[in-house]
Amino acid sequence: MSGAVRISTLTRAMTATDQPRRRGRPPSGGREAILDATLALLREEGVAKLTSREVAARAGVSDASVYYHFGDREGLLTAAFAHGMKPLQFVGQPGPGMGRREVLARAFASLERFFEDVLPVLHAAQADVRLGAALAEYVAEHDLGPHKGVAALGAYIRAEQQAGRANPAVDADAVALILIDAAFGRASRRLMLTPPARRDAGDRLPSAQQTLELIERLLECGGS
Amino acid sequence: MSGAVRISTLTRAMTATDQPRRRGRPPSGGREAILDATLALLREEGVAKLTSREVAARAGVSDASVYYHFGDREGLLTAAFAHGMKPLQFVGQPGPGMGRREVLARAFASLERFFEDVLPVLHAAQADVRLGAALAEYVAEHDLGPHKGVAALGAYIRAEQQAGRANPAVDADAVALILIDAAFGRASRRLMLTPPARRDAGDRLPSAQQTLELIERLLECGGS
DNA sequence: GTCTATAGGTTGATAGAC
DNA sequence: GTCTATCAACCTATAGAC
Repeated sequence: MSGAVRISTLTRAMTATDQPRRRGRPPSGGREAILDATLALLREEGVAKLTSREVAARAGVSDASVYYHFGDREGLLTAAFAHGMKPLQFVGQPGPGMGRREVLARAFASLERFFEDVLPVLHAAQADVRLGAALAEYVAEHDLGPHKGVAALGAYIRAEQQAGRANPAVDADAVALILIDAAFGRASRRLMLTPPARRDAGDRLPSAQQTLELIERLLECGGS
Repeated sequence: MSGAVRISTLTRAMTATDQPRRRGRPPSGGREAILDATLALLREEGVAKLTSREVAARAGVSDASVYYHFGDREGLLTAAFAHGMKPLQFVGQPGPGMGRREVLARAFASLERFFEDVLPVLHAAQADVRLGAALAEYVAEHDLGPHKGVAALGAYIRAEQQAGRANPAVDADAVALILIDAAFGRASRRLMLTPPARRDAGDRLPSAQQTLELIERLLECGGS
């Protein structure tokens, strides 16, 4: 549902860390500590417990420091959004000899993990329409929406089609979106619907493997 | 289809209000008004703005009334959860002569609408781990999770398979879950990532139609 | 940049009359 | 059941010293 994709489709393995080389004096760490504390609180306690005091205590600073750095609560939250929305990183680049099944499985795992990371931030923004609008604006502004994820995965699938390894009749982007939404759904259920201790092994949902199986079937069907 | 599959089973899939038939005198409407106001505020402003005063003002009662009925804020929220999780209603039952494509399209539309209704409530609960746990517990307790939805849609698909109209090799429940997650994803994006006014028509995601097209292809492939 | 101290406002919750 | 009045707690934000 968001995350710039740096899948660099097949070619180069990622080596550059791309630190945007800070210009001015190096930070003393207070600001970073506050942002980290904010995200930790968001993930562990929820946005309701996110007060300047709690954040400050967790970051080991005074709460006045929070206002010095971010002006007000909304400033803190929006800064935390930016800080928490790390670009989606796919675990391991698809090597030339790696099978499609494994590529898709890794992509799926990466997506699921990514969403579990980012969802608490998205949820926090939903607590206030103002914040929600700010986050949506930020996502659009920085092009962090799912478009790029769909495009990257879709490109991979299109390459498979052009290589004659996948049915060329299916809409590659649509397949990509199905995969992304499946991962998003799994992450959402995990975060929102996991009760304190209820493991009725009886009524389990289809697994990620079963979902990937379907995707695979979709691509194979009529192809080869 | 070996007995028209009653998708209406899905009707009470993810929710159930289970009004326990009030015993005493009928309520004067205050309680209901408070719950409606709570849900309206949750959807329009977010949980951050949900104070006893705001709720009371909107419901046209005093804020002491809120505490009289629900004890405390958490009581109000949990009551609102139950009140807001109306049973999923599929628009139109699948008539005997209705094509599969239309059945699935209607189911998809119903799911999307249902999620748009319920998501604000789910999001509100995520603002506080305590509330989140309470909601998850409630969902589990009343068996409102996606299991039943998957089961109902899966049953429909299995009937199609047994009637020889769908590839019997695909996992019916897994297909059902893909459909549900696609609807969930669309609803989530709509609610969370819709910026105030940004309509780059250039980078649109695949449509629901395209997704349904894939599902259809998945079922047809190798079948019939 | 970071602290202490505090002003000023809002909120959850209760008391008690009707 | 619903109201008015009120309190204690908490929170955002600022002032000013270091």
